[in-house]
Amino acid sequence: MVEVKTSITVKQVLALLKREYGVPEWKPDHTPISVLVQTILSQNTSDINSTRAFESLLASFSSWESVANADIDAIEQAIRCGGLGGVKARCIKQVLREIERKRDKLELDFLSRLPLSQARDWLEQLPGVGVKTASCVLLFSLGMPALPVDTHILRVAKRLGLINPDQSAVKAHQLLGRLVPSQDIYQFHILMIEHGRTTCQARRPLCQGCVLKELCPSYT
DNA sequence: GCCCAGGTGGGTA
DNA sequence: TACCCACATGGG
Repeated sequence: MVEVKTSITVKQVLALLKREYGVPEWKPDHTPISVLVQTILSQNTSDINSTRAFESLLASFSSWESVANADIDAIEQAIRCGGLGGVKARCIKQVLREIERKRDKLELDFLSRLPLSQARDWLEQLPGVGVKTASCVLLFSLGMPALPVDTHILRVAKRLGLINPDQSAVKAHQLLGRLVPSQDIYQFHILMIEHGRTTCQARRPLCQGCVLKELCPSYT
């Protein structure tokens, strides 16, 4: 019963967000490896810092193979500007080496031929790759219906009452993944992030002029 | 000076 | 299972 009620709310949320921010269209403009590294760099990091680190990494190495073979110190040097450099340098190198070991080459396109759950499990066995990072790779580079739930989506979904306030991020992946229809996942993700970054910010518990005001219980 | 940022994994109870 | 913490840098 709850699912029926909240699925209607997801449609309402989507309609209002589309009206406000436009309709995002999915296009596979990055390889899975590229999205994987980019997402690792974005873990618990602002988009300004993670973009800076990713561009610095691209400028420092000619290929992902060269990153895989580089010293951790060299990788750390390249991505230091993004924060968490030591952790992420080790993680990126280990992930790339592990993919090479398992697949003989640095490509992940085979994942699109697996059932979603198997593709997710394969990615989550890589070091430093959790449910959010795996979902980003599957959704953005391969167009598979996996919904990444980051801090913005978690916050907005809780404020809207789509999920309980005490729900963990991991649990939220399961709950929101069931609530949002497969064909809407990409748009839902993009629009919720946009809303969370611009209007429904963590420091602004009551968002003045919020496009979702009519749906948001925290306004009442 | 503090809080937060497109998380994850290890440790502990 | 659920919580707590380290990891690091930069913007608001």
